Amino acid sequence: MPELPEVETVAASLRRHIMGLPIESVEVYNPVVLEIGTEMDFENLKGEVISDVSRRGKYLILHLEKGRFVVVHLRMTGKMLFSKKSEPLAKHSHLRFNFSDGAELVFNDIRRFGRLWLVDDLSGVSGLNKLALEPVQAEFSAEYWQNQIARKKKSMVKAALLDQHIVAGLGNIYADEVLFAAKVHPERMVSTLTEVENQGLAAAMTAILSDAITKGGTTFRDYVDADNNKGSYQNYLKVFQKSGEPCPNCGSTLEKTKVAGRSSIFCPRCQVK
DNA sequence: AGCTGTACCTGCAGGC
DNA sequence: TGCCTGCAGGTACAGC
Repeated sequence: MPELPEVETVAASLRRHIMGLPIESVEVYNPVVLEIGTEMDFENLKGEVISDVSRRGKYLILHLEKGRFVVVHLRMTGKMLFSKKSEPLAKHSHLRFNFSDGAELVFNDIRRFGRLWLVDDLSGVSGLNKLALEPVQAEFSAEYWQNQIARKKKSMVKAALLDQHIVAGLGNIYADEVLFAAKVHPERMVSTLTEVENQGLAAAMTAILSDAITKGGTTFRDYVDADNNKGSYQNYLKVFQKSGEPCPNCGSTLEKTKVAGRSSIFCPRCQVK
């Protein structure tokens, strides 16, 4: 499940491979993944050059030399797979960029939740245009987090962490890890959080996302980077998907609950309700 | 306006 | 064995 560290890792691997490469052709196999831009608009990218690759929140941004952007959101099972030569098309491949040196970049997504946009301006990408700051940005702070949650008085803290308009980049895996690190129960109402707890949460968001980036993200089931490499942060997870196992801090049995429609794993003793 | 619940989609685990 | 059900989760949106 690609969250900020996974998308950052994909962006880094793509940056190594596709920058400066002219697009020879684009093949669209499943137009349903195109959110903005028609099949023909994407096919007409022939001759364009990808001049940079960046990331904002969980959105991957391919910069075209002439000023347009191809934006990709991998959602749950999306992959961007690079290969130096043309490969037989894998199942669930929805779009392919062929480059003039014979390399290819395939958008593959088992569950077809992932989306692509071809836009002149990033403000045209729904979701991307309303993102909050990311915990890995220099401007992010405990004060920023506190101001953001002041607008979400009736929310549980887990829901706030997952809301990309409050703080950008966290998904279910890292939200659970952040709550455990900050010793805060996922069902706490944000209005009851103390200043110390908010500082702990903000610090944990920055530390955990940064650490996960250096470890190439988390591969729980499907995630791989553009070189088909798995991440390694799954070896460092403390609570995600570990319901019934002992808490790494105190040994109590980790429990599972549902918050904002998402499973949440927590330690009933360490995480204050 | 701000919240909750659901749709989207496929693969897989667990029950019988 | 094989079918059926439920669950996994990021985002948008319907409905309260």
